[in-house]
Amino acid sequence: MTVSRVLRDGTGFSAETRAKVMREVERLDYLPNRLAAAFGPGGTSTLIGICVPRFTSVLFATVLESANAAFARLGYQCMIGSHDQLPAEEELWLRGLASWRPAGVVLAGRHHTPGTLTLLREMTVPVVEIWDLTTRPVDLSVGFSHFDTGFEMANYVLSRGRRQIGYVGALAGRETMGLARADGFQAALAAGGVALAAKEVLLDHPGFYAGFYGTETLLGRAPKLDAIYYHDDEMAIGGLAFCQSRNIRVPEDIGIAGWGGMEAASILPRRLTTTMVPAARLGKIAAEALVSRLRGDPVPEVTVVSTRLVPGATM
Amino acid sequence: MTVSRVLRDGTGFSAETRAKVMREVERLDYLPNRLAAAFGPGGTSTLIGICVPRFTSVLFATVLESANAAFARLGYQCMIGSHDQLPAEEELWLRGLASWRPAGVVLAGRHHTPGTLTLLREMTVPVVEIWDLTTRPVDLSVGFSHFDTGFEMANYVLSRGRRQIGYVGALAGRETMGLARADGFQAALAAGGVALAAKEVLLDHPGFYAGFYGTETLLGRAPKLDAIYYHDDEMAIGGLAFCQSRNIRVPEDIGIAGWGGMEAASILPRRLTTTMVPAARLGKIAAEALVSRLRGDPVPEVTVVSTRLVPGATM
DNA sequence: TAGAGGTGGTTTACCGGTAACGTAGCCATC
DNA sequence: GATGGCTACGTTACCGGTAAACCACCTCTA
Repeated sequence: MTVSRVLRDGTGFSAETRAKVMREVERLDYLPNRLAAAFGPGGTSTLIGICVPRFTSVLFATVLESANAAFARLGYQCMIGSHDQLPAEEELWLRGLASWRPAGVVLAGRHHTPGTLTLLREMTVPVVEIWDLTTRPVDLSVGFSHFDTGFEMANYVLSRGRRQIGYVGALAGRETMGLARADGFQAALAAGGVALAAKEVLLDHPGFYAGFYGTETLLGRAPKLDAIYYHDDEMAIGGLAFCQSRNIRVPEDIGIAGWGGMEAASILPRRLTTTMVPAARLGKIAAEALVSRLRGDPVPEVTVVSTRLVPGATM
Repeated sequence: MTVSRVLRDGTGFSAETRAKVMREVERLDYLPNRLAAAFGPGGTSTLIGICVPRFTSVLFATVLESANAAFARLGYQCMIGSHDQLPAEEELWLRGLASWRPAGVVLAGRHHTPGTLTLLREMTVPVVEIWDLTTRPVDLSVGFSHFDTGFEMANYVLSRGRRQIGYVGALAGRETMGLARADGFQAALAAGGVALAAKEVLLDHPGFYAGFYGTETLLGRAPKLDAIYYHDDEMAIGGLAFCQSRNIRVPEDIGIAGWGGMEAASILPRRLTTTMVPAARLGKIAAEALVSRLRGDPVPEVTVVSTRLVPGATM
C-alpha cells in the first residue's frame, strides 16, 4: 500500500520511505500492471478509445496522430477503431472497447446507433465527439460546422462571378459530414438566387480517382459549368488532373474549390482554393478536453475550432 | 466456471446448460470484462500493440488500417503508438504498452534500442516486425527489402538511358528504410559503372513540400541531371510540380521516379514511374501471422510480400 | 496526565475471470 | 460388485493494485 501511494499521489509517507521504494523499483526493474490498476470498481484506467471513419484519410490520420500524441504525453494509452462510415461498425467496436473498461472515448461524428448511445451512457465515462459540431453532444464536442464551411465557400464562389456551379462528392457508408458541407454550399447558393447546376456523388471513398472520374461524369452531363466544389482536396486535385488532361483551363474555363487544406494543395502550379481545417489542433484540443474532464477540471461542453477559407488560384 | 467455459472453449457442459447460460447472458446484458480475463498469470489477453513511425503517411496509415481490421475480425483490439522515427520514443511507448500485458506486438522497422529488445524478450509474447525485412527477426518478420526496391529502380533508370542521376530524400529522426532504398539505388548504379551525380537529403518529414524544395536545391547544384529518384511518391510529385513550375519537361529533360505507389501517382497527366508497395496486404498478413502464432499454428519466421516496379510516363 | 489530533505505515477485502482440482453420477469391464 | 474411466459441473485460490479501516507512535493542549 505504501508503495502504491509513493508511485501515485505523493502523501502519507516519509522521504526516507520514498527513497527506499524507489530503490527497490529500480532494483527489481518494476513494471506496473495497468490491468490490475484498472481492474475492479473504482479502478483507475488510463485507456482511451478513439474511433474515426478511416486512417487512410490524411485529415483523420492527422487528428488521430495529434490526439494520440497528446494522450500519450498526459499518460494515457489509446485503443483505436475505424468504422468506415458505418454506425453499426462503430457500435461493434465500442462494445469491444467497453469490455476493457476505458477511462474515456473519442468518437468522430455525431451520428450513432441507439445501441451506441445506450452503451455510452452505461459506461459512465467522458465522451468527446469530434469533427462535426453537435448542438446536443453526448458529453463533450470539439469541432466545427461542416454546413458553415460549405456555406462560406458558396458565397466565395458567387463572389468570383461564377453562376454555373457543380458539385462532386463521394458517399461511403453513411457519411454525413460531406453531405452537410454540400447542403451548406447549396443553401448559400440558393440564398444568392443560384441553383446548383449539376451534382455528381460517387458511391465510393473520396480520393484522387473518385475526383478524376466524378469530374469526367459531371462535365459529360453538364459541359457548361464554370465552377465545381469538391468533397475534399484529394477529389479536387483529381478534378484538376482531369481538366489538365482535357485542356480545360483552370480557373479561366472553370473554377475549382476543394476542402481540407492538404499539403499538396499548396504546391500545385496553381494553389488550390480550399478551406483549411486545423486537424492537428482539433485532435490536441479534444484530448486535452477529455483529460481535463477526467481530472474534474471545468471544460466547455462545446469547443469550436475555426476553419479558414483560403483563396487560391483555382477559383 | 461453467459460464466461463460456455463463453469460451465449448466443452465440458451440456446443451441445456449452455442454453441456460445464454439466456442469463441475454437477460443481464452481460458485458465481459477483458481486464479480468487478461489479469493474472495465464491471463488470456486480446490486446495487440502496433507502433508505426507516423499515421499521416498514407502507406503507414494503410498498413495500420488493414492490420487493425484484420485483428478486429479475429477478436483482438489494438493499442497504437507512433515513434516518429525515434527509437527512444518506441521504447517509451512499448513500456506503456507492456504495463497492459498485451498478447502481441507489431513494430514497424527493425532498428530498436537495447531497452526495447530487452523488454520484448521479457514480455514473452509474439512480435512481428513489419515493413523492412530482417535476416534475424526478434520473432516474426513480414515485409520486403527496401534495399532491393532501390536497386531495382536504379537498374530501370539505367535501362532508360539515363546517366546523370540524382536523388532527393528526407530524413526525419533515425529513419533507416529510405536510406536503405537510397543505398540499394546507389549500389545498382555503381554496379552499372555510374556514380550518383547529386544527392539532396532534407532533414524533414517526406512530403510534397520537401519534394518541391529538395528538387529546387538539387537542380540548383546540379542543373544537368537527366533523372531523379525520390524517397517516395509524395516527394516525387512535389518534384514534378517544381519541374512544371520551371517548364522543365518530364520525361524529356529529366526523368522522375518515386516509391510507394500512392493513388495520386496514377492520375497525374503522366503516370508516375514508381514501386508499388502492397501496404494493405502487408498489414493483413502481419496480423494473421501474429494470430496464427498466438494460436500455436506454425508460421514462417519471415514472410516476403512482393513489391512491383511500375513503369510510368515520367521516366 | 488524559485526550485530541496528526503522521507514517500496515492489514484486509475486493474486483472478475480462469487454472487447477474435487466430486458426483453413470457406464463398461474384469 | 469392485474398479477405472469418463462427462458435467462445482469449489477454491490466485493475479496486483487500491480504498478503507486500522494501528502505533508522536506532539500538543487543557
